[in-house]
Amino acid sequence: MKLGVSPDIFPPRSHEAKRVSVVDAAASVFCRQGFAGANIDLIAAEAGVSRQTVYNHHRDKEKLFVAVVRDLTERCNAGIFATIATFPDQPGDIEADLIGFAVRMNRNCICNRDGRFLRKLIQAEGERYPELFAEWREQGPGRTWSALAARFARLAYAGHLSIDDPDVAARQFLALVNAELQITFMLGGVPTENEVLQSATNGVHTFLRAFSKRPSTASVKKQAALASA
Amino acid sequence: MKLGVSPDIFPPRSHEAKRVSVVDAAASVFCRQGFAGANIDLIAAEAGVSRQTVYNHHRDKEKLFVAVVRDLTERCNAGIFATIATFPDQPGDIEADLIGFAVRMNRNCICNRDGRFLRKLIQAEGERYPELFAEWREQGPGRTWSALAARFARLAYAGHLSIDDPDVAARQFLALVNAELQITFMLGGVPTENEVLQSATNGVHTFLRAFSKRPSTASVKKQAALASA
DNA sequence: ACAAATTTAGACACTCTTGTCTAAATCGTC
DNA sequence: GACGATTTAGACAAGAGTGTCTAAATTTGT
Repeated sequence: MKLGVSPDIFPPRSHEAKRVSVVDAAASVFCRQGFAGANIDLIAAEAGVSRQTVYNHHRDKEKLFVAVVRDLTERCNAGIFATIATFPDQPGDIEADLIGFAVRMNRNCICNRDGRFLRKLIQAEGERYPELFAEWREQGPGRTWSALAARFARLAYAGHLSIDDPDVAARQFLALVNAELQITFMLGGVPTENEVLQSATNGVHTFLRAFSKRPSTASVKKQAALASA
Repeated sequence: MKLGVSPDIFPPRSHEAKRVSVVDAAASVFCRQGFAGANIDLIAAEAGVSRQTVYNHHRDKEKLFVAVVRDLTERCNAGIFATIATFPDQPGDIEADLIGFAVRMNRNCICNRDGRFLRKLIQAEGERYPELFAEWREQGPGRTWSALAARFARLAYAGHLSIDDPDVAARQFLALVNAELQITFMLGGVPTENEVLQSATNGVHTFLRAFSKRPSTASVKKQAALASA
């Protein structure tokens, strides 16, 4: 067999494409079997390369693992910030808009392949690579919460919500819209589209019961403070 | 101390005591290293018994693992239901009482040794033992949520809260009071007493903003509509 | 088409782990 | 103190996995 006449196999892939194949396959195997249980032969087989190629690209199992986590972290963060960019700054129907945002967040960042894999690796191996996951913590949740808090602060400032502490509100928003998916996430499952929508709907409903603009001593004081500033 | 002639070592332990030692040590090692990475020699050493004793009590590694999970599940469930029994049915200061309940729940069931270990094992190995963890899901979260929902329903019926769906409210209560501890839990850490209190305080505060008895849902919706207009 | 770089299959040494086995030591109980 | 049950240390076989090495095949760039 000289040319791409390979009967029913995939056509040959470039150097870089193989690197990606290996990291992707490794992510899958590390997630299913854990670091200790992951088998380099299996990773190579799932990536469709020889074992030596795995060792050529990544010196050893540990460096491969680190590459996998960095890769997943980067892609997940990109997805999260792309989704935060769709936050409804000037909502028409604030309830519907926040539900839509929550569903996007779930679908594109938390329930997708990268999100599930990264979460699993953090849970399973987080304690063994403190510096690696500390880095993730700063770049990921840390910045996510800040960015989200800023958006909620803007909504509050524009008079759509009544929020004392935007950072707390941002974390509670995420907790509420995921409240009904926790167990599924814990067991590594993928919630259905309907479950995601249901949880987001219930969560946003409660969030707005707590934070929609309404007369209260706190908000009155805040407005007075803003007015006098 | 009648029999304790052992010079500076712990006194000899009974057959049953060794069984417990082994299961406890196994829980710790399985959590730190994962199932595949766990080493029977290490478990035996941490339990202070010989390796053969481990094999005498539990036929093999897999049966030992199952014994560990069943043990943790049982103890955790006992703790959870004992704590739910302290739910404030006739609250004096409902905010303070719910915060107290949330802190007890966290300290006695979620952050303690058994809770952390069980959570970790579920996350890491849940997919590999579907029937084992399906059992946990029914006996644990399933019954926890029902029991908690019943308590919230009673509070609502007694006029202390305004709740549409007690099941949803129960899940959201747990999500809110844990909102600020998620990342610590994910990385396997133990939040400080202060962090637990802070998260519970913020969570209960928001929960009560959403669910405390107030004029009527209709007027709130009206205000929300006005605010978004 | 040719040269350099990459990939492949396979063999290999080495380490680690599981689970078994044995004989001696220790324990619980009478 | 003596007996049966349990525990212990250690050796052991069998298997699996990592990481290296080599020579041949393939791909890529020019």
